[in-house]
Amino acid sequence: MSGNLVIVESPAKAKTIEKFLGKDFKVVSSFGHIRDLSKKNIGIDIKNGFTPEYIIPDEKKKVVAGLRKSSREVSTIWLASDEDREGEAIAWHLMKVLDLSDDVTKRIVFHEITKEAIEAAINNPRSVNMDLVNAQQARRVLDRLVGFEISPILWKKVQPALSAGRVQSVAVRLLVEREREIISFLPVSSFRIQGDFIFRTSNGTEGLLKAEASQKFNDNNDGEEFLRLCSSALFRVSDIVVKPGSKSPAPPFTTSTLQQEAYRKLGFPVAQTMAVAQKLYESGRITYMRTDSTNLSQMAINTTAKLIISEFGDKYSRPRQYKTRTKGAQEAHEAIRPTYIETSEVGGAGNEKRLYELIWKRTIASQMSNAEIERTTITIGMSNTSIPFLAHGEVIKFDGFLKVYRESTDTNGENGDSSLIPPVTRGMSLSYDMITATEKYTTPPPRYTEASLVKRMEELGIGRPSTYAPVISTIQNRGYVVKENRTGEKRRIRLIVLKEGALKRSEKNELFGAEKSKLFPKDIGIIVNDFLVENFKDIFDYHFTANIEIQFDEIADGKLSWSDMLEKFYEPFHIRVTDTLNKSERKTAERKLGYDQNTGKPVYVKMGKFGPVARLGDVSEDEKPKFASLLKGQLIETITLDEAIALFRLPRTLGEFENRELVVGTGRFGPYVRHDDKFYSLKKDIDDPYSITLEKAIELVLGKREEDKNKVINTFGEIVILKGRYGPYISYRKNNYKIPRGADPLSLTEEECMKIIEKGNNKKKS
DNA sequence: CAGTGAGCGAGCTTCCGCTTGACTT
Repeated sequence: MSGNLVIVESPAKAKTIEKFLGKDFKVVSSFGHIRDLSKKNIGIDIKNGFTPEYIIPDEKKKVVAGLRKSSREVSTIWLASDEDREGEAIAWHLMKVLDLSDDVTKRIVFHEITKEAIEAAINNPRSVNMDLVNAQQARRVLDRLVGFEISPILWKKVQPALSAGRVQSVAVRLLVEREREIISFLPVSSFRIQGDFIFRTSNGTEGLLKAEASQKFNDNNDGEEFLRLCSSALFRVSDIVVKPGSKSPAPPFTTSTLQQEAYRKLGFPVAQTMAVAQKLYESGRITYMRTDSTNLSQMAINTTAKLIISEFGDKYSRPRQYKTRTKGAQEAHEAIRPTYIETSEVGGAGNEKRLYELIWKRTIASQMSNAEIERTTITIGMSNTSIPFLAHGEVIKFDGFLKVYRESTDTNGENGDSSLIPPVTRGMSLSYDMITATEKYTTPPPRYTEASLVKRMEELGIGRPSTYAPVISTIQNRGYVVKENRTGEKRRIRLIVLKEGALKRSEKNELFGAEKSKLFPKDIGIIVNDFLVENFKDIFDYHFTANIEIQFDEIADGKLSWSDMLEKFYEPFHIRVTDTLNKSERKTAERKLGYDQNTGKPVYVKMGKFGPVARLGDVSEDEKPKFASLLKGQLIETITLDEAIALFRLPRTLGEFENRELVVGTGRFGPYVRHDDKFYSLKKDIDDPYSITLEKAIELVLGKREEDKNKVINTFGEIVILKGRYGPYISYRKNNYKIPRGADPLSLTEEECMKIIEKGNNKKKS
């Protein structure tokens, strides 16, 4: 028998590699891992040295059957899974499952998909590294032990179907702790002094120089006093300092930095970034999108340099290789870059074009020269105080990489990038046009976005490129956190303006605390987090992963036995598990807020069976206590007595309309008006259920009726054909049915509708 | 879809990492 079979992890990779290798090589893919721990009995024989019980998941059976068949047809099998812990384990599982002997099996690795790299790999085969495989098994088993022993505690002590894990629980913890920092943050205000100064050059041209006092003032009296000094001071340019500086480009994209920039520049949620990148990868446009490496292949560096020189000139080219600094990086792949750097644009959907352009620019910029800049600081001295005004300016002397790409930051800086330096000279005297003291409040630390959370996780070494997006989804799906917008609140800020020698005080409104697409912890996330940190402090510590990674590395180096390592971890861990199960009470986070003045009854909030609720009255009394769900955005931790009491004012009857009651309440989908058994949602941010009037409610009912009229395309008794968000559909006895493509909703007959309905019902059953 | 909060109990839920479809909306 002759012939060669190469097995890689990804089918797109298989296709590319097949082109580089000759006819004697068939290249196939394992689609990632082919085996996993059984879900029965935790999938580990704990008493027998943590022996894993591996099974082939149903969705992988077809893949494995195909691989088995192919492997029987050749004489040599090349295991070309990635060069990292997981890849080594995949290679080992393949040997086991396909029953491959050592003498027909060769393990090869390459970090880049180039002909040279692959040929070099083929010429340097090795055997499977069992130490590395064992490090992976330790990782896998530990994650299973943590996840499958702790999650059931949550089902018992908190709520069913919850989950805990080494990675997801720390992600939630980051959000909960940040939220608490924000809750306890006390804004402090100070007065910032900004001045507009007029200068006149020797040839008579006038201009404006904006500057800020080098000191802030704690209260308005101090600020006012300073402005009085300003009103009688002589101003003079006392110093001009010019400092050269340079800016270097950011390294090429990794998964994490791509997610961050795609969020900041294109507004993509991390899952969308990965879906679009996957498309680009599959169509051969970019290299692999799940990577922690900033490395570029030599070929990519060379062709990029060529392109930069021909496009922008020699001065702009500066080839460089970036070191990956990320904790725990395994660098099995290249950085994310265009496959063909010469291609600056691709076809396809708009999002693909935009993401590709981002990747292209970032890659090009990473190989370009630094930008040379000049930072100028102008000091304006005052004759009657030592506190100067300062003006900063930045001039780009050579744009370098900035010609194509500028990295965004999470904070929308208000200090504009570059400002022209006015032509002032040292010693020049100035007069003020206007000087303003403005009250500024300090701001709490920012809430996380999906992308900034990924960044933080990467810094802590928690999670891998392939799991960032899924973890972000999991913590939202479990209800631990929610991504949403918040309208801010208004506050008054004070101003003092000096103009033409006169001081004028005033106030104005400022919006603060508005959030867009930020992650907020929900009550259940807070409760679970507190429970986990209380009972498993060391495991959900931010540094737990980093610490065990050191041990995994020792296993990989053959210095530590993986079962010994697990033994050491498991013994105290399991004792904690049983203790926690035996000891702790159910966790409901109940808080007594005080008493309702009208009824004299106590008011509580807690996590109920169906979510956070407020309770009025004690359970033991003759009367049943009243319950009311908390509103969106309210937390058990922060709700006040007054807010909780307000919840019991709903539902309330507004009056009658068309001889039926109009009731306003709040339900699962927010505030609503009920009339004649029909529900009408209150308009967001316009009406609120506590203050809405009968007139406004009637308006809402009539408005909705009008809207619904426009939605109806046709009706046959109970069958109604409607216009919906996803196109026309049939509504029949409270069920909706999709109209098949091609059918004209206007000309559908009653029989045709019935057919669609029956078909839909059959589908549901099966 | 707009409610629910008595209590019991069977049977289910769950992890992290590696990879893509096959689904429906």
